[in-house]
Amino acid sequence: MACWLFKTEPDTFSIDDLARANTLWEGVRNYQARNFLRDEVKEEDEVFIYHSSCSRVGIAGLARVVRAGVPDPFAFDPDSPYFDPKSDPAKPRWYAVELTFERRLPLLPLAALKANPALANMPLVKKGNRLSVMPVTDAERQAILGMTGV
DNA sequence: GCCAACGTTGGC
DNA sequence: GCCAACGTTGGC
Repeated sequence: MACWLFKTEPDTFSIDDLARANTLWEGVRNYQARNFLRDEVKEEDEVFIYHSSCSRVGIAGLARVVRAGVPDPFAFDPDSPYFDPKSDPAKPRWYAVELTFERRLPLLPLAALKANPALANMPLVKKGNRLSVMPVTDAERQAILGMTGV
């Protein structure tokens, strides 16, 4: 079972929103992230939810994948801001996964994540990185959970 | 709101 | 295939 980190802007969609209902993690429009969603993120995988572009940036909770490799329906909807006319339903360009809420974590601020040497290789803590779906190694997962005191 | 870093687009 | 211009991301 693998582990991932997904970024989200909490003003748009937060861990609290996820706690209310499962969600299809749609709208990812970056090829590196797409490749993970299409090929590597599997059912039962664990996902750290990270809040970006807000007053308290950091890891806010845990989710679990309940459905993997779903063609992103928003890409086919002309009324969606995520519409992509170049995504063909017969050969979808963009993919999503469905998540269910697992639990909140005491917010782990980005500054603390950056200060932990065990996490130094994560794209998350690298300057200028914009990857919104990234793998988390077992060691990184343990380090993150260790920081929560859990 | 600012700005640096990055990915994508499009002209050539 | 190059690269400048542009739009977006995301921390601060």
